[in-house]
Parts: sequence; C-alpha cells; structure tokens
Amino acid sequence: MRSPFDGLTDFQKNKLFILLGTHIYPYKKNQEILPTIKYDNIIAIVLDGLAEIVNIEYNGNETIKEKLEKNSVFGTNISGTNYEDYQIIAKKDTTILVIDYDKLINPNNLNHNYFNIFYNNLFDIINVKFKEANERIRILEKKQIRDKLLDFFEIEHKKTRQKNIYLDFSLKNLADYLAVDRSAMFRELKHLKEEKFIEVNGRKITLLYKNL
Amino acid sequence: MRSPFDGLTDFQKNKLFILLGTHIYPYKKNQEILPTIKYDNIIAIVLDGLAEIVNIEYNGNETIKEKLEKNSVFGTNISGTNYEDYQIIAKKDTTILVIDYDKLINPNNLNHNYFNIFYNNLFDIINVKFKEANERIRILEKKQIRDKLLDFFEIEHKKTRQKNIYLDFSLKNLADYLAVDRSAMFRELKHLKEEKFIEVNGRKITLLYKNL
DNA sequence: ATAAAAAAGTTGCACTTGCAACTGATTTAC
DNA sequence: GTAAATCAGTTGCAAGTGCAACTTTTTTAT
Repeated sequence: MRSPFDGLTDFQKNKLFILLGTHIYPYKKNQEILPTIKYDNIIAIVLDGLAEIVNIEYNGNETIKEKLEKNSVFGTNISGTNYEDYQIIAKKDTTILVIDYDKLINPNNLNHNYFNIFYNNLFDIINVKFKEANERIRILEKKQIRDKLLDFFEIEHKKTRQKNIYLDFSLKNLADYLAVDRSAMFRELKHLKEEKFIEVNGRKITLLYKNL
Repeated sequence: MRSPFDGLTDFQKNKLFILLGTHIYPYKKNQEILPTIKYDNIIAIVLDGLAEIVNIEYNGNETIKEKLEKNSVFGTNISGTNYEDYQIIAKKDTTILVIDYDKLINPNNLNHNYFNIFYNNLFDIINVKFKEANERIRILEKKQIRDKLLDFFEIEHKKTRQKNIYLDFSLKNLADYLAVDRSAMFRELKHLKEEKFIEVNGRKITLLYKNL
C-alpha cells in the first residue's frame, strides 16, 4: 500500500510535522483512538501499529468498517468516517499523527518541496480510496444478492484477469461488504455453485463462466 | 457549488490551461461526451453547459447517476466513473476541459501560485464528493427500505436542522439514490405516513418524530 | 495442548421487496 | 394549447431476503 510519506526522508518527514503543527498520540492495544476529537477537519495517519474502524450496533454486534495499518490515512475529511457512528480501536499499540485539515490546505506551505511531495501522495491516496468507494457503491446499488456477488466477482476478476479470486478476508466480511445477511449470501453462493457458475474452496473462488 | 477555479483570474486560468497542456472539447446537445477517451487517468471539468452521467441498462432503462453542471469535476480518477458502464450525455451545448492526471500530479508545477490555488480547490472538491459517497454508502448499507429512508432523512435533517426536507429531485430519483424499487419505496413512505413518522407533500417531507 | 472464539455452513419461516401492470396527475416539448 | 413524456401513487403476487437458531469446522489465544 502506498504511504503518504513515499519519497520523503525521515529528516524531511520531521520538518513536515513541524511545518504542519501536527500532534502525535500514542495508544495502547484495545484503547479507543481519538475519542476526544469529535470535531471535523482533521486528517490522521497511522504512524505505527494497527487499528480498526468498527461499527458497534445497539445489540452489541461489531462490524469492521476498515482496517487501519501502518501509513493508513483516515479522518472526517478523508474517509467520511463519522465519529458519531464509529469507534476506532487500537488492535496493537498504535501511534497516530493528526493534521489540521485547514493547515494542510493552506497554500503558504506550498513552496516547500517536501510538503508538495506529501500533498501529492495524499491526493493520490484519496483518489484511490474514492475509487474504491465508488466500486462499492456500484455493488451496493444492485438489488439482488446474486447480482452483488457477480458484480464483485467481475470487479475482482478485472484486477487480476485470473479466474481464481483469493479473498484476503473472511466470507463473513464479504457479506458485510456487500451489506447482505451472511446466511442469505451463503445460500446464494450455494445456488451459484449448483448452477456451475463458481467453485468455492475456503477463500478461493473460481469463476467457471465462459467469458473469461 | 464550489468551482475548481475559485480564486483565479481569467488570465491565471488560461496560464493554468497552458501549463497543464489541457484539451478543450465542445459538444452539441444530446451528443455523447468523451466517447473516445476510454483510458484512465484524466480529470475533466465542465467549463460550460450541462451534462448527465447516465447508466443505460440492457432493457433500455436510463438512470441518471450524476448531473454535471458548470464547474463540475469528473473523470476516472475523481468520480470513479467507469466509461465502460456509463455514458455522459450533453443536455445542452457543453464545453469540457480535460487534464491529464499525471501532469496534474507532477510536482514540477507546484511553484506556480495559480496552480497551487487550483490544486487546493480540486483537493477540497474531491473531499466533498468523497464525503457524499460515504454518506450514500452508509445509507445503502442499511438492509431495509425503511431504514434507508430514515437514515436519509436523518442526514438531510442534520444539514439544515429543520424538520422540513425539501428535495431538489423527484421521488423516483430518491428511489434510485437509495437503490430500491420505486413502488416499494412508495409503499414504505405510505407506512411511515400512516404511522405518523412523516408527512409528504410533493417534494416536501416533514419529520414528525420527537427527537427533532 | 486445550479451551475459547470466530468463521463456515445449513434450514424454516415470516416478512420485505422487486416486478409487472395499472390509473391519474404534472411537466415538458413544439 | 395539445400531445407526449415523465412522475406519482397503488396493488397482487411471487420470489428473495433477513432473522433466529442451530451444528460443524477452523482459527486464535494462553
């Protein structure tokens, strides 16, 4: 995954932090991240560790919205994450860098080369995330589970051009991603298997239809 | 709506076009826009006119994905619009500016002040669009039409803090936005009316529940 | 190595939804 | 100003889905 600090030396990185007046917050495993920052207009970066954006429902069910690894970027202005709806939990000891969005947008900084590199990286990262969001919307727009699955398969297939799709998450997570009931998804997967559209072996899904 | 050229004089705008090696394409009403540009990595701006991103299904049904007014920004890297799935149609005579994404990202340009202003504007516009995309995802994730409607009402209510919501699009369009069947949505609206949750008068929806 | 937790997989049932097919009301076009 | 098109609103019905409640398998933790 692309890092917002690609192309920067550690020295430049530190100059950047000073220039932007950033804050660094350390969290222990299982601590909630940024619980006090409920206002808008920040961009946050995982400097180290691992965290998850989770949605805790009234019945206690937890669904993971996004995994935040090292160099992941998040925040109200960048991922639409609404702190009223979600909690961010450290899964390991985790260090978070917080940047004020308005300071980032301030063009006074633009004559520093290391800032420009950083800004370009962020621009690119956001565009990738935006593209992923639109991919998901395209899937969620489909009304039937079968169509959501086939759309998902098609999108994944286009990325590798291979008939085998290797999921790097569980089928339960896939159901969450498609925003459908898990058991209903399993039922539909079974139908697709029976109709020889696909084969499923653990997290490997094989597409059997002709049009590659 | 914010323009990507906010804060730029016409003179600076033209310098910018030259710097970025942009292309300008004119289209007549009802013409398809950018039909030949099937490759990735462009950002396009509506300089003048009006266009619509439409999804034409195999059965001939057209759904409008997005309206592109003057100063709207679109393109594969910015709206996730996939030219394989959608068509962009000029609704009036329309002029389109096309920028090569790689040229935009090239940091060599960053010591021109007018470029920086433009770049900041784009950054901001994309973030707003991204936020809207995430809003929609939050709605589409809901499994029941009732929950989608209530979620939509809540989001709209938060924007104005008023109990009246004035739609600037048709109820048919709302059904498309929620990605549900139109008649099923009407049925659910009727239920919500009967249960005194809402009132509907044309495109005005009044929220009747207590928690403002 | 074993217990605990999470994921995989299945099924019955009630309810929701999509779909088709209407009628009537509004808007748009020329 | 009238025709055509779009939108609003309703209903029956079949099919799809969510939900609950299970069992079995796999993974994770200590």
